[in-house]
Amino acid sequence: MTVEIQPIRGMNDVLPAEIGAWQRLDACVRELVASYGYEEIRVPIVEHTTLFKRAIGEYTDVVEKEMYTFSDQGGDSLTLRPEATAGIMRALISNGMLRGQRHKLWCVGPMFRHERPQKGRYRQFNQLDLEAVGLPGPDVDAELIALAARLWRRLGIERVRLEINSLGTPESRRAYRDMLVSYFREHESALDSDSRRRLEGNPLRILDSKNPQMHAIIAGAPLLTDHLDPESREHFAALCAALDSIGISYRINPRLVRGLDYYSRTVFEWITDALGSQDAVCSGGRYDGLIAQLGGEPTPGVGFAMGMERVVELLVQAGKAPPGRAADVYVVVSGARASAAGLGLVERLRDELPARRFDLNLGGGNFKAQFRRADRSGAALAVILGDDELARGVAAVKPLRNEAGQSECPLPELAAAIEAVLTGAAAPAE
RNA sequence: GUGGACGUAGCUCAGCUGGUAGAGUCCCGGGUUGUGAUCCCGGUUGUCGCGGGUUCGAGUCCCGUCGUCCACCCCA
Repeated sequence: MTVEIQPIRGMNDVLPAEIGAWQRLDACVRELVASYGYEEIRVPIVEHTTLFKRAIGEYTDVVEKEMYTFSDQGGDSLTLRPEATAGIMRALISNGMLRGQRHKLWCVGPMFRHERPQKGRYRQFNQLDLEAVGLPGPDVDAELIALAARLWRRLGIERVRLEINSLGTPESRRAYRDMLVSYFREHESALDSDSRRRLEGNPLRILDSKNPQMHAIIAGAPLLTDHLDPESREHFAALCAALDSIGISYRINPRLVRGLDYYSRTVFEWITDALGSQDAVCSGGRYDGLIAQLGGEPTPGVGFAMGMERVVELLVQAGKAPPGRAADVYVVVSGARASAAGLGLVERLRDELPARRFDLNLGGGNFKAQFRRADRSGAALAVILGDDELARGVAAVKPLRNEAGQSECPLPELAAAIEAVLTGAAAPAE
């Protein structure tokens, strides 16, 4: 045997045993986004590296150390997308879709970040992305949050809560940033090494340090919410009022900042206590300057990204992950003639009962083995076709999940008999 | 990138202070010449993650390496 090929670290297979939760989430999402008037868009997984550098920010962790970047045969620097917003905005620009138009878009697919894998964090992971472009808000901000809230409700996920904040405009944020830097400089001796490093690059990130020794200093720092420009303050107040009016509870977290540079004004995050340290399930915000920054017609935008693996994990934990649907009928065949006739019989049954699932015994096996497989398949019913039955033009029908006895049925009436037993079995007991 | 725990049969795991591997499950056959889940009997399955080292002898000790999980970090 040759040496076994390893899977790539942090890139997982979704096996049939787990697929039920994914399919449920997928179906739920498609129905939901349609009911809010969002349209699907599909964009490439690979883009020019400069797109992400310009959109996300050169000095963010994602760009600095997490991107899968490579040169193609022509020498261009390409990158596997670490997030979806940049590519979608690029698509709007490339296809001339701006010029004052509005777009409500959704997109789902794999993202790639080279991080050390742990629970809820993988190198290839799937995100659901929603983007509303051309709408300045705050009404659309509120609706987007309501959409996410409705998804949790429909999926039966309860262990999530909402935090919101406003980052203001780039100008007000810059002014606040200067205040923050001078505050932390006064207390520089008390800062840990991480925070000192951030003081240069991204001082806002000091605010969500998890180091308990930093809490006192952070608590004394000026608050972003106290230094917003008047328009942003008004925008944020209107968002809060809209959420109040539709009964969505939230917590204002003045220290909620984002790791991607393009955000402005509204930011929000749905967090959970059920996933260990990867607690963000869905997060997003407004990016009014991004499109102009990428060379497009200046257009406001707001959106969020949801980590599908994390949602699936919450579904599983909540016991809302349905098992894969089992077969309805397992067909047992025995003897040379009956085995040969089995395929044709089951093909006919599939014509007559297209909604039912038939599992024909393949690969032979004696009766004992075939019934064992029938049992393990989860089928409600076994249909038995032996040479003896075939000669008499009948098949035996045996319920596998109750004590009702086995009966025989002429082949032309078999489909009707199967349907009758299955619907009878599905009906609640009187 | 840093730290901790762990890698033994397809799967879940046992294997005490070193003496050349074991259970359950799964799968297959039989008990039941054509009837599953239960029960009984039998059978197949291992480069003990990989590479070095110590030793008469290593699954067990040491070093390295790869992987998994968790935390830091980061984020969805």
